[in-house]
Formats: sequence, structure tokens, C-alpha cells
Amino acid sequence: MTVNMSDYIEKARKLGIEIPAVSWEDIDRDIRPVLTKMEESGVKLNLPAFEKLSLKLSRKLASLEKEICDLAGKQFNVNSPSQLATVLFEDLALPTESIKRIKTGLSTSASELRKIQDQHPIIKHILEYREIAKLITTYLKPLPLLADENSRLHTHYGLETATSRLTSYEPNLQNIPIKGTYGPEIRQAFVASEGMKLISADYSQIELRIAAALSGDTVMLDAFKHGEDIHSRVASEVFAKPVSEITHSERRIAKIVNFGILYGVSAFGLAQQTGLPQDQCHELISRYFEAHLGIKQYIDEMSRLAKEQGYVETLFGFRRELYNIHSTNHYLAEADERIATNTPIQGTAAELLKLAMIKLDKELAVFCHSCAGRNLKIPDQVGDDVRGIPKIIMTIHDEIVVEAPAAKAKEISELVEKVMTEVVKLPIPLEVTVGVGDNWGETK
DNA sequence: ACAATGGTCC
DNA sequence: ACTCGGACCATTGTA
Repeated sequence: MTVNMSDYIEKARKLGIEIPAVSWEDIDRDIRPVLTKMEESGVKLNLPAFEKLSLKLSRKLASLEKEICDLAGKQFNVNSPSQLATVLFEDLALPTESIKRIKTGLSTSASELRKIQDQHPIIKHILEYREIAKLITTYLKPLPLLADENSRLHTHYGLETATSRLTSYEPNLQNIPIKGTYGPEIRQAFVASEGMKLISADYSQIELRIAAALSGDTVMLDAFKHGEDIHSRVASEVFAKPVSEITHSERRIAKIVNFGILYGVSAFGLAQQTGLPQDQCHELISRYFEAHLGIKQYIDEMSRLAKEQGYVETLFGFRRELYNIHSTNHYLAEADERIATNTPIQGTAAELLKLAMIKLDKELAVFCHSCAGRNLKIPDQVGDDVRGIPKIIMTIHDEIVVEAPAAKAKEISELVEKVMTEVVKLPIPLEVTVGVGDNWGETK
């Protein structure tokens, strides 16, 4: 047995991780039929709600466009970055010192515009215009056109990514809005069929937990073991004060630091995101690594592995080649170093979700079988093909959405939580947040 | 048809 | 010069 035990399974065992004896290739083979079923099931849209919101926002967009052109003193295409740059930085002569230069001139991206938001009332209008235009053109208009005769929307899932994550396309259901004023409204228009409920279950901080497990960082492992708020905990470390004294703003910054670590943060990037001066960000990063020697070691180890073997691997052996790790172009070489730290974490998270989906799909079948004599089926009051069978209908990187008969939703939500929580045994618990509702916005 | 820009999600 | 991982998609403007 141990003779043929793969390297990565042995590696996992040493980290105190118990994983099933499967490779990423086994996982991808077994997830495919599950994905196909999800594609065929689809998710139901509340089309009248789409129509209503679309109309409301279209009116708002038109009035914003008029206000913007009035403030600009001329008619122009607000959708055109080049025309917009001319209006802002030539016609209105707004300050350009802090604005990023791009190939074609001055950037008009939201992050740049926010820097000069106080300089002119037009900026706020433009930001709101962009937000609303995005929602209309990317979601509200196209999605209903892709729905079938039962108002169900069928995405396609792909397996070809650099990290073993899934993709979703035509349409992409993995970037449906959730933030902002209207994000929740859009999610509320993703609904359960009559007699059914939506169950949404997502892993909380799965990437940070995997980082803790893969690195063996004792401080982070300890924090997760005790169920601490990881962002507040890191805030107390980098700002050197007790958790009880951490402010909302300090926690927000620590959250950005935590994400930055997963992505291979630089002081510059952190400054960009937090709005703090770069030298203070440098200080925060130093303090972070002082408090998390295990994480520092992990990053160095991945960098070393990348240089030695030219690739890194996920927990289940998915390999990513790093072609630029030895490049004399430092920018490219450093980019590969960041990829080397991130890929095992992001990739392992993706593999755990796939494993959970494979197991859940089987468990749901078992559940249905055991319910066979208990009148589980909902009479076909709907024209579609669901009729009371619980199904996985969507996945969004760390989240699984199930559609289940209302009468069994509670029971099934507990099954979903159990399968996801127990998919592998890490030295720390995997936490899952579950919600049940009549629509996707309600399950949070 | 394609590059550039910008924006949504995890 | 230029900065933080992974995706998909819409629009503009040029070829």
C-alpha cells in the first residue's frame, strides 16, 4: 500500500491532512457528469423581476447620462473611456497628478476616479452610471434571452483553468452581482421552482484555512482551532493591540492583508488597496510575517520548489508549470513566484469543492432512494423537469447551490453542510455557512 | 476580427 | 516601468 502511495498523499499525511486516495485526474473525471447534470437542470429566473429592474435602471441610466453631459457642457459617449478622459482632464481640467497613466493616456477606471471624487460632482454621477450600465448590459438584458421555455438558465462549466478551478460561461454564473445597491436585487431574481427552496452553502475562509494547513503556521492554525475571527486576529497582530480594541477600519485593513498574503502581496499593492502610505504597508507586511513564520516559510518553500522543479502542485497533485520563474525579466519572474504561492492554495480549495460536489451528488441520490416510499415527489404543477428532486444547480468557487423540495429543505441543508464539512480532515475544522430561501438573495 | 479598457465575482 | 491570485463579458475604436 505505502509502496504505491503517491507523493502528495504522503505529503498531506505529514501535514495532518487526511485525504481520500484520489488524484486530481480522478476528481475531474468524476465531477464531469455532475457538472453535466447541473448544466441540464439550470436555475430558474424570475423574468418579470428582471424586466422590472431593467426598466427601472434604464430610466435611471438615461437621467444620469443627461446630468453627466450637462455637467460636461457637451454631448458625448460616457461609455467611451477616451471621450470621458477628454471631458474630465481637458474640458473640465481636473487634476491628473494622482491618475494612473495607461497606453492610451489617462485611466478613467473607478479606482482612479475615486481619487478625484471630491473635485467635481460629475465623478459621482459617472461612477453610478458605470455601475448601472454594467448591470443592464451584462446581466439584466442578456440573461433573460438565454433562459429556456421554463425560465431556466443553463450555464456551461469548464475544467480548463490554471489552478483547477471551474469556469462558467454562456452565461457566466460565477460573477452575478452581490455587492452594491442592486446586487442583492439581482440575486433575488434567481429563484426556486414552486414547491422548492434554494439552499446555498459556502465555505468560510477556505483559502486561509488551506494556507494554514499547507503551511502548518501554528498561529493561524490555533486561531482557526479556537474559532477566532481571523481578520480581527491578524489586525491585533499587525497593529499590536488586543482584539477588543481593534476598530472597524483596522479589521478592514487586516482583511486586505490576509487576502494579499494569498496572492503574494507587495507593499505597493497593499497601499493601492488600503489607501495607506506605502511605508506603513511595508511595516504591516513585516509585522505579519513576524507573527506568521509558518506562512513565511511556506512562501519561501513554494518559491524554492518552483525554481527547482519548474512547477508547483495542489494537494491532489495538479501541476502548474511556471515558465517564467527563471526569467531575467524580474517582473515576469516575480509574477511566477506569486503564482507559486497562490496556486496550491486556490487549487486545493477548488479540488475540495469538487470532491464535496461529487459526494453530495451521490448522497442526494441516496436520500431520494430512501425517500421513495415517502411521497417525496411534488405533483407536476410546474412545466419544467424538476418535480421535487433535490439537485445541485450551481457552484461558485466556494459555494454550492442546491434546489430541493421545500418539505425536505431543512433536512437536505443539513446533509449539504455535513458533506462539505467532512470532505477532508484538516488539522482545523472546515466551516460551512448554509442558508435556505425562496431565492438566491434570501439564502444569505 | 482584435486590442484596449473597464468591471463583476470568488 | 510597475506592481495581488483565478475567471468571463461588454463596449469602444482601430484595422
